Amino acid sequence: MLSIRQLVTNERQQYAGPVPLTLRQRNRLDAIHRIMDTAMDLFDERGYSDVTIEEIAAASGVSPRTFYRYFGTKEGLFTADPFAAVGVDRFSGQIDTGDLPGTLERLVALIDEGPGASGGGRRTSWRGMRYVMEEPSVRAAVYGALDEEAERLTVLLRDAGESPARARVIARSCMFGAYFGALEQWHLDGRSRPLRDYVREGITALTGQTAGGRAQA
Amino acid sequence: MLSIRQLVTNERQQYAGPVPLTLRQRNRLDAIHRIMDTAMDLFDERGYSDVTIEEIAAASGVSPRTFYRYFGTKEGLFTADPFAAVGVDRFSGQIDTGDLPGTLERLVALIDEGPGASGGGRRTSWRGMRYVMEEPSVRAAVYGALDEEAERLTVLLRDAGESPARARVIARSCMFGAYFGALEQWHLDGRSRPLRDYVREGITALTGQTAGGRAQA
DNA sequence: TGCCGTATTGACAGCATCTGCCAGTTCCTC
DNA sequence: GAGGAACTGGCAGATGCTGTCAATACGGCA
Repeated sequence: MLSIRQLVTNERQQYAGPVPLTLRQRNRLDAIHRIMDTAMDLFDERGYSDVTIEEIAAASGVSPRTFYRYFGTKEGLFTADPFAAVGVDRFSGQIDTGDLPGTLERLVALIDEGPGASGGGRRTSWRGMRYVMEEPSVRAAVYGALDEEAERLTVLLRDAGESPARARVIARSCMFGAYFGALEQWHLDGRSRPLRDYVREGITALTGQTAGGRAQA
Repeated sequence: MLSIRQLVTNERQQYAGPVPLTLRQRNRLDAIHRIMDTAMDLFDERGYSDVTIEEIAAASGVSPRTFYRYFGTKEGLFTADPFAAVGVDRFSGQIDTGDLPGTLERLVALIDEGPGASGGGRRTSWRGMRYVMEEPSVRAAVYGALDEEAERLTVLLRDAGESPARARVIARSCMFGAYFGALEQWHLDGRSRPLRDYVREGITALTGQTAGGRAQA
């Protein structure tokens, strides 16, 4: 069974080329989106913790067992979607150990785009941002997802020549500091200024330099 | 009812001055340490997920209800202790926005000391490190604790003159990157080299400078 | 020392989350 | 169109976690 992340990635890639989904896959993807939308409706209406999975399943027309098969946990509603599936994998060519500010900015920009969403992928995920920020359990789950991405990024940085300790610290600072920290401030400020500005400001805070620099590996 | 963190802080402060604990507080603190030790024994023996709270409680001589009163959750065994209670509160005088590398290093050094453990506080917490690193749910809980500390640190940095975005990114990078990242690499390397070396190496990775500099606010 | 008010604990009931299992159904492939 | 695989739903059950309340142990005071 394809994971939600794989399904979404395939769906997104349809913008760029023909990656056809089977009927089964399309049905499941529809159900997934329906469940997520329904859940957000219920959350907005009565609050996150006062909505049970049983209710979400009933309102979405699936059995509770299916909900768990799809999302694993209640928090999976937030980590299964593109928001957390930042797709660090595509960074390998973007790392320049000689230009850390530039590298960081490019990485975060790529993360922000999501997994291949070049053609205006829907941003349903932003709807759940409120609960990511406000519900500790959801926040913890998202941190777990960021952690996995940071682990992948660590490997890439090591392959690019960084020492293990340096790679680990840079990767975590990128994901939790530059990315999530900027995201949170952006959210707190009412999402008025562009997210990119926050990222850039945060990166310069770390490096003490102005984030210019180009260079492509 | 005093929180575990408050109790431990009081206990630690006995090294510096007379902060007597009542019999009730001592009994509870004993029970807390007994439960934690017993739990680690069981975890080492059969693995984290295969040990139920009921078993921990029975082996520790308390009721399950008491376990929950003490720790809240199973993961609370790891976040209630000094490892996570890093005590960012004492940093206010340590921040120098003109010397970020030095500030970071001092902050992490203070965190590493724990809450007032100047007189050789016990480090029972290191015993649970393995599960912090290996069990996703424990890791997520510790991240939650780090998150709270990062929030406190953000406030301090803002008070010191940093912009909201910069303060947030620096605080998160400090806690998740410089601190936890270094801790993880140190653990992965068998805890041979001093932790401080990893922290210093990671900080220079972020700032691109050698971490020297003094200055006290 | 002995008593009383309060803090703390244990026991019970109950809800929600999450998993294993298996039968029935739908869809893909040949 | 037939066989096989993928998928769903329902059931039972374990575990995590919380509210409640009576019973007990402690601390303060006479």
